[in-house]
Amino acid sequence: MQMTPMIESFVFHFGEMGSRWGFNRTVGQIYALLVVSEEPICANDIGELLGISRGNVSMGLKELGSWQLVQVQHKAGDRKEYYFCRGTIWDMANKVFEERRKREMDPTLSLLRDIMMDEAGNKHEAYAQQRITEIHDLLENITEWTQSLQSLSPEKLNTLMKLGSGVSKVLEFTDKFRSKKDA
Amino acid sequence: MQMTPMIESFVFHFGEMGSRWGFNRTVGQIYALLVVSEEPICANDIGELLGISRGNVSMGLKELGSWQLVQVQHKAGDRKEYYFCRGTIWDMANKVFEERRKREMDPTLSLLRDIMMDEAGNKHEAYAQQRITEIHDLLENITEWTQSLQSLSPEKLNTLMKLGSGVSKVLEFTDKFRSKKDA
DNA sequence: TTGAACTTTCAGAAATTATTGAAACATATT
DNA sequence: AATATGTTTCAATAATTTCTGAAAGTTCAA
Repeated sequence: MQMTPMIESFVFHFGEMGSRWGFNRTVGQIYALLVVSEEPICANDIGELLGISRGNVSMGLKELGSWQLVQVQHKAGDRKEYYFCRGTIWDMANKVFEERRKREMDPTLSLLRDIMMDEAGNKHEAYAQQRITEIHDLLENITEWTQSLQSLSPEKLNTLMKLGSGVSKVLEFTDKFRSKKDA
Repeated sequence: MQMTPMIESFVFHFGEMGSRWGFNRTVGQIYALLVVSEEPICANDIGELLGISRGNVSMGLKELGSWQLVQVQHKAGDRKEYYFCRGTIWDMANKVFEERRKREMDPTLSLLRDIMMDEAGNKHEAYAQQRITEIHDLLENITEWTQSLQSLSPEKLNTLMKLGSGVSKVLEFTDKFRSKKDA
């Protein structure tokens, strides 16, 4: 593995985007590096290629490991651990979604639920509670929906995505079908 | 508007989550405050209620304004500007998605496209380019899809979300319908 | 059991990001 | 034109996050 300008720009960009996507720069860089590398790479080489400290590499790999995005391999007669990124691109996307849900949705949903259980003390609180309930319901819907989408096969998801806003037509059709059956 | 414990916990939580959702603490707090307030609030009061500086309030409101999430109102015989949060909860969710797309997807897609245009210099680069193309295609699909979903009416979106993974059944059905028509 | 080869941890340093508050700016009123 | 009432900007400061590197930990072969 050598850092050509092409690979560098990809890796560094992924590092920069990392913070927007919910992981730090180092994690982003390491992940990007492993994605484009055909060969597993050892922690030392990762640090060298990226110009970061050994400790930082270790922490980054630990995090990626906890997300099950990298795997370790051993080579005969070598005690080093060689890292590579496992799984398809869908796996990665799924992990990113899942992690974000954990950090962005779950704590909020939990708090909103608590607030909804409270007794409103006055008019203002009653209004606030109503708006909070709206937010809660929306977030819960989105969460459940994305979760159910994640359980679909990549093929199904692809079909669905290709459909785009055409899904609207399918829905109308379903509506008609349903009301006919009910009648 | 008074800060009861209920409202405080909501507002402060929204502030904490802000950084995860792509805005800073102050922006999150101001937005949360305005969401649960029936009455428009002036900048001074916002600063006082949240315990933050006047300058910080101004910057937060500016950002929320640029996202078209808050609006200004004037009261007769009063030169202060009163802020309130306009739009439904869907509008907010849409804005959040849009902003995130701009910051998280667009720059990456643009870089990936550039890389895809490059000529691979060797075997490694060819492999890297292939993986990068996979990522690009996935991100582009997701981006286009979420965009088309955003153009649907809240009602349609709700139907779709209620369907959950049941959408899978509808797809199968549509497939059959299509192949019959083609035959 | 020792030591070589490697990994992990974590306190302090560096870098980044958010916040304050005083000065500049804007606008309506007298 | 002077003043009163508001808003915005931005340099300095504070808070937070990330990174380093030396020390501690782990594992294995001899």
